[in-house]
Order: sequence, then structure tokens, then C-alpha cells
Amino acid sequence: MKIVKHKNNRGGVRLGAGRKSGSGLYGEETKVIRVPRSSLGDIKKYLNLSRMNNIDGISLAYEETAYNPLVLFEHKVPAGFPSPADDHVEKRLDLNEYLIKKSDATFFVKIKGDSMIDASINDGDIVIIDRSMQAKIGDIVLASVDGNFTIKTLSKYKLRPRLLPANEKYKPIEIDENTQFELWGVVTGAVRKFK
Amino acid sequence: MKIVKHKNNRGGVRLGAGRKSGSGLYGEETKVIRVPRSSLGDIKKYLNLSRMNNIDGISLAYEETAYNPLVLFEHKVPAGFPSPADDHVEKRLDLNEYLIKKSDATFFVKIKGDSMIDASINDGDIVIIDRSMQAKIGDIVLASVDGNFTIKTLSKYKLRPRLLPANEKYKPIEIDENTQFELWGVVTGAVRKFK
DNA sequence: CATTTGAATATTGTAACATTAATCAAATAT
DNA sequence: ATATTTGATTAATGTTACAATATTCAAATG
Repeated sequence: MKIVKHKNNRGGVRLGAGRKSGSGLYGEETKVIRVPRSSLGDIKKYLNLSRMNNIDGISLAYEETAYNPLVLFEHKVPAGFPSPADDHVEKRLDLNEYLIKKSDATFFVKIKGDSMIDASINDGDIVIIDRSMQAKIGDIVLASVDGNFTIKTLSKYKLRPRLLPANEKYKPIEIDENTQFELWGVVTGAVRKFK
Repeated sequence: MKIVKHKNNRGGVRLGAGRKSGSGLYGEETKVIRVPRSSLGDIKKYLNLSRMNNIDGISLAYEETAYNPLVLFEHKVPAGFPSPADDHVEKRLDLNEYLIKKSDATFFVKIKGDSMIDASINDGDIVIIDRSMQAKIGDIVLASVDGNFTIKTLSKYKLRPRLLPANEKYKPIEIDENTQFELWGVVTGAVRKFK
């Protein structure tokens, strides 16, 4: 039997050492919840699947829209609806008109993943993008960075563009001369379908 | 000042006293698990639905409601930009068509406040409401309760309707025979404008 | 006989904890 | 000079602990 004596003179303070935030299974903050036992299997299956498919923020894109505005509502406030003059009850609304300014410069992208969840843009939502609009600091934009499409808030850092995720758990993307970077347009709105 | 002395001579051993096993929310054993933050909403919605199913025996197709993690797409965003020739790319999108089924039964309500913030419906959003649609358990509905309009998730408890807010800091609204209650329609979608 | 009261016990959300995993840079080995 | 080993450091993860709440019981009270 050999007794090895460790001198313990390696190591010491290592500034910046330690596991990096966001390096876990889900790449984001987690939370503890209590669930019924019978649902455990389903939930774990769900988590596995969504984890495997959570690759990038965007999965499906779409080109030019055929913009053909229709007048949809003449007067369809339900009978007996109190305070029809109330400003929170819309009587007429054309969604194309409301959400699209320049139809021939507008296209749509279906969102996948949670990177914009803090801006209330969720998985499955369709965002509306205006390609003609001049992007300003603070706008939510669609950009491609090194070949990947992403939707982020545009900001600036030392004269260079920088892309901020809405979800704080993701890190900002810095753009330098070695980064392929292209702005595709400004996100002007979002829609979501429940049923 | 009056000092009241309690004799504390009631109670004592009560054999068989105490809450009964299985009397909880789910009627079964529970377990604590850790889940990513972005999945919390889906999981809770799923649990609500299955719980309501237990109470009522109503069977819901999970695939169609909360338990729909796999609205997945076959590929990531292609290297160029999407071509209309791509089979998976929708070629036309009319927002009215996409979000509205029955135009003459549909109206809009602009949301004020944060009671639905967990469902990603925020202040200033416009929700789309179909009045002709039969509301099912789990649907988000517009209802009036004692004269006030509210948007909540419809559920059922002991054969009575119950309205669940998406935001946990609000309490469920129970409906009994003394409550004025009317269902105005089913919320089928929501839109939001950034610019 | 109905109501009040304190004891008893399950539920439930959250905090705390221990273990694991990832990361860094100095020390050591090749 | 370069690669590997090592201990320090810190986040992630699953589980347990805990405090607050809810429910139920039966004796005491009215």
C-alpha cells in the first residue's frame, strides 16, 4: 500500500473561475414546483422534447404578404354591451391595417423558443417585420448574425451594434468586424392565436 | 385593560382528527421538481386542465390546448432567406384571415391592466373575441361578473363555473347563484403593436 | 342540538442543503 | 514549450426541510 501525501500547494484564488451562468440543462433560470405524481411522466417528457428542440429563436419565415384589406366589421358590438362609447371596446378594426404600414415591405416570422419571453413574445407567436423602416436604437429587430437569424433589441456599444435579448438570462451579442451581421427589419408587432 | 384567561381545557387527543389524505388539489401524492422558467406557464396550464378533468370527467385533448409543446418545424431558418417555393413556408398571410374565423361574430377589446400578464396578454394589447364559439373548459373567455367585464380562463369547480386569472396574485372567481354571470365570448387571439 | 374552540394532520409553495458539474489558472509532468 | 493534473470556485440540480395554510375531529360551550 502506498500512501500519497498531497502537498496542497496548487490552486489558490482563481478569479472568474466556476461554472458559467446559463450553462445548465435548460440554459435559463429554473424554478421548483410541486406537481401530482401522475403528471410527472408527461411533464418530464414535455421538458425533454422542448429542450431538444430549443435551438434558435426562429424557425419559420415568410415572404411578401398579399395585402388585401377587408372591412370586417360594420357594427358588431354585442347587444347590451355596456358603455359602447367606452374607449376599450373597438367596433371596427382591420388587423392588417392596424398592424401593417407598408405591405410590400412587410413579412412575418414565426417565433420558436423563449429568448424574447420577457418582451411577451412567446413560442408560436408570429411577429410582423417591416423591412423598409430605419432601425433605431431600442427597436426590436430581426437580424442575422454569423448565419443565424435572431430577434433582439438593437443597441449600441462603443460605436458598434449590439443585440440585447429580452430575456436577461441570455447574453448580449456583440458585433465586430469579424461577425457577419445583417439587419433584416424592424419588428413592428406580434400576433398570437389561442384557438 | 382586561386580562382574559383561557382555560385551555377543550380539545385534547382527537383520534382520527386532521386533514384526510388525498384531500388536496390533485387528490393524490405530489412531488417537487425543478423546471425551466419558460415552461412554467405551459405546465401550470396543463395541470389546471388535468385537474379540472378529474373533477368533472370532461376529457380534453391535451394536444390541442396547453399540452402542445411540439408546434415544431422541420428545419431552422435556411441560409438564404425563405423562398416562396419552400413547401414549409406559408406564401400568404392575411392577418384577418389568420386570426378571425367568423367575422360577424367577432369583436375586439383593448386590455387594461395586468391580470392576464402570465398568459402574455399585456396592457395595451388587443384581444380578439368570438361570440359564436362554444366556450370550453380551459378557454380564455370574456365574461361579465356582477357587472364588471373580465378576461379569464374558464374552469369548473363542483359543477359551477369558475374563472381563473392567469396572474397568480389574483384569486379565482367563483360563480354561484347570487353572482351575475354572463359569457360574452371566447378569446381566440391577441395582437400587439410595437411601433 | 348547534356553535365554538383547540388539537391534529395533510397540503403546498418556497427555502435550504448537499451533491454534481463546469470552469479557471497555478503547479506539475512530459 | 506544451500538455496534464489539481484544487479552488461557482452554478445547476434534485431532494429534504420547513412554515404557513387548509381541513377535519370531538370536547366544551351556549
